[in-house]
Amino acid sequence: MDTDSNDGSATDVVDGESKPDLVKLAQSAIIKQDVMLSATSTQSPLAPVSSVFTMPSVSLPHVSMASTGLGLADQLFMSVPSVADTATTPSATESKTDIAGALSSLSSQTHLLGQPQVAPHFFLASQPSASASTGQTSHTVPVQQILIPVSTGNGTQQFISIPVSLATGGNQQIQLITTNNGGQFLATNLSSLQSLTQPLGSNRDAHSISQSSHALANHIASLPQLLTTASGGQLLAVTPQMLASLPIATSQSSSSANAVSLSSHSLSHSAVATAQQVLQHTLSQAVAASVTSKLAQQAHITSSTNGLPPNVSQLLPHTVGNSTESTTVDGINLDEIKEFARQFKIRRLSLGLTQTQVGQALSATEGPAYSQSAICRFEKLDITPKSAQKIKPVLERWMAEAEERYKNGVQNLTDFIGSEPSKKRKRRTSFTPQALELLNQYFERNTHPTGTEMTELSERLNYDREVIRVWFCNKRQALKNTIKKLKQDGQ
DNA sequence: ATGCATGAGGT
DNA sequence: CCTCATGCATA
Repeated sequence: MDTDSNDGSATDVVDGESKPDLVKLAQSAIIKQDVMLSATSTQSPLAPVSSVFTMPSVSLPHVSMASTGLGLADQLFMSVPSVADTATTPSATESKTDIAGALSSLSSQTHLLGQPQVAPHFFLASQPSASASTGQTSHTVPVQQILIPVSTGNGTQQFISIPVSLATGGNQQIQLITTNNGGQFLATNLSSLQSLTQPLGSNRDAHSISQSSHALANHIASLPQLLTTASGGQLLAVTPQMLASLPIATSQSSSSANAVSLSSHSLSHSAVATAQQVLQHTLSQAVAASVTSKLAQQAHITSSTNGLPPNVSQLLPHTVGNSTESTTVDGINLDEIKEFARQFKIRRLSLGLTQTQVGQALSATEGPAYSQSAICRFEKLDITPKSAQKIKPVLERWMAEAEERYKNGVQNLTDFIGSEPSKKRKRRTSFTPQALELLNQYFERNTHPTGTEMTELSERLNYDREVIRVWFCNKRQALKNTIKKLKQDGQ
């Protein structure tokens, strides 16, 4: 609170002369060295039609469009149970997304694995004309559907809709994972969407709904896993038929997750195994093909006029971006790493693990360990190609093992040994906004202050000189990242 | 997810 | 002192 320095207005902007250009700075920084990786939408330029379920423009009856303007989800991923859910799991904490409440407000607040984030946008729509959907609903119940925007970008709005009845299976654990434009993953449970149906469409009493949902439990259990490919708006559905054939239906009440993992023992483990693999290789064309039809059966696909599923090949990611001249930096294939990073995230989420958990697990096993931060940065590719390449094999190996154990029903994917506190670290300095302002101003003008200048600054701001020095170091480092991102994005 | 800190290699 | 790769702590 010793804001002794300048009083309010005094924030005197030194602008008069400082007309620093970041651009210039940026350039020099780039030339200097490597380009930082940066993951971002793997947009495929010539993506043919990239429309799975297209819907020119929506006019939802009574649903307020939770228009967030920003990124509509451009990818959709639906998975049945995530490991970390039922009682059996020791660490089923963070990933637990319980948004029943939030969703009901239609403002759809979701959690990004523990942390509040921008929500994906789900809509609830009801079509008075019941008959439409596979005839399952002969009641008077208007068919309600959950609409999930699937793409963004080129003007067209794509949706995938799932009959609510299908989606609301009591406490079935169906998880929806989507990514927004930023590439962030958002997870939510489909079951919680049920709460949405009540207030909205609802001329129906909870009874009949639950009843039908009950009847449909089986179907739910075998709901396909939908995977999206990287390219925006494309949706890939993966449903090993075997999965469907598993007697998951028998699951009593809560643990469908168990049902799956358990069945790996008693029943065809190969089935589960396969499912897993498929998951890993989201690009398996064959599967995709067989699935599309399935999808059509189970989830009614809405489309304003023309509607049908385009040809699967179009949905496949790699068929598309040929133009993607593999970006290579320092002899490192960025695209490959980029792709791996993306897949890694998906796989991690599929196992229901958080970055933290992976980090801990990693430190338990042999070989290099990486922290949550590292994993986060890797997934975001907020690191240099060099380090990415270094980390990749580690994560790759670990993930393979984790998935292996998962298949075998092992829950302890993340057992780890506590580590010693080690040396005490200096407490993180927290700069005052004023200080930051000055520092930033200075930085814009000169990223490399001389020793004297730093001393001066430190005295003026009353911070340790070392702290100031480090600040500049970090600032430079950070700047590089941003620059690289921009460079790569725009590429 | 990020900001500041640390430590290893380099000049 | 710098850059880099990372991690701890935190917003």
